[in-house]
Amino acid sequence: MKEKEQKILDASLNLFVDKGFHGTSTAKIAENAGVATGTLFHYFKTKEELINCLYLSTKESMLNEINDNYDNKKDIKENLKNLWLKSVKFCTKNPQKFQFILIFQYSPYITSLTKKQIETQTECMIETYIKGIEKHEIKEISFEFAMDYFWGNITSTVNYFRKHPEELNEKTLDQVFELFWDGIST
Amino acid sequence: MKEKEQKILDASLNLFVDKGFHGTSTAKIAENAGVATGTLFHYFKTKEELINCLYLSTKESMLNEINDNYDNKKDIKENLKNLWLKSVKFCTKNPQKFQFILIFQYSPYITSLTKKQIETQTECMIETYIKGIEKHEIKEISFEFAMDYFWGNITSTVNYFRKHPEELNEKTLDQVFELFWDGIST
DNA sequence: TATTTATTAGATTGATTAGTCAATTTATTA
DNA sequence: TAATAAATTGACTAATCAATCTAATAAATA
Repeated sequence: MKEKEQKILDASLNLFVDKGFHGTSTAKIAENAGVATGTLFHYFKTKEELINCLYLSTKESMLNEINDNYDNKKDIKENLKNLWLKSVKFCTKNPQKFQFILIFQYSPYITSLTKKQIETQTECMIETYIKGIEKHEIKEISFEFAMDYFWGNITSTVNYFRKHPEELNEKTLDQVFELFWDGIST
Repeated sequence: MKEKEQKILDASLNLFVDKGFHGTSTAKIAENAGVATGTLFHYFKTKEELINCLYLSTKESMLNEINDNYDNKKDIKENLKNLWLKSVKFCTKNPQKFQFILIFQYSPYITSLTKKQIETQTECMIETYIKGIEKHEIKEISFEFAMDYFWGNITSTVNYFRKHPEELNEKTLDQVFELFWDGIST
């Protein structure tokens, strides 16, 4: 009955975002999931393993959405804009998942998962980056920095829209993307 | 003997960054500070108060350094570059403080301190922003978004240099600032 | 000097925690 | 159907936690 595993993950996401990792007891997670504590530890050996599993599944759901509808025949700016828009939209539509990724990323006590695994990149992004460099349309920066710049921009953009939801419309999104593009383009 | 208070704050900073808020017990803080637990609770009524005090003192030390040597007679780009450089340098020179500000900012269980208080801005930044808008040198965006864009850029820049310390030199800093400037300037 | 006040100590407390375990139910297979 | 395996339960435990309390000491004041 894998549905219980999913219910545990769902309950965890909401509790971790509201109360933090250590502020959320395994007993509370089990209660919210409608499950006994023993069941929780049947599916996840430790609390830490649960947190890591939740991170991986959350990241996966985000990447799946971002990779969707990618068309490598379009030009570089359009491809990048689509990746950027899909990222912003995923994060604003899934505030809990977005917040969880943030707190996980900066959380000091999740050491078991290698930091490498945390880096979020997709084939589409690598392809767009390489083409952008080849055609001299984006600045000559390393892929690693381009990624940090991209996610840093997504984070601050989404954080801004979270504080000012009335600004979230196509026109503002276009403006903010132009700001990002003006930075990274040659 | 206010030195004990400072020792408690110092020990807290290191432990919180290494082990997280809940991963760090008050007993451990007292031990690392060379102080009894009773002393800790003499200076800080609760653990939460200690965390908030540490955040305020950490933020203050950062803002002091950023505001230093500000010269409003220089032109906008130069002023902004100085603010940007001083921010990046403070964060790379004080990785513990930088990391603490990050984990505090995204921490869900610190609710007592209003979110407004968290926003980091200085007189210099407001002045530079206003002049930039007036002279049409920076794009017509709100101050709030400009701030989010600024700190998002600092964060991704410092995170990048943390992973690639060999890249931390004046030339790269100039390049990365140009990327930031190209985004925000008209 | 005598008295009060601030500081420091650490053992103690009651609550909470992650994780266990033996017992029971449900699903699978032979 | 019978036997085995997997899933589920929740009471339980040993450890750990933030915070308290009493007592002792140092500093300030009169």
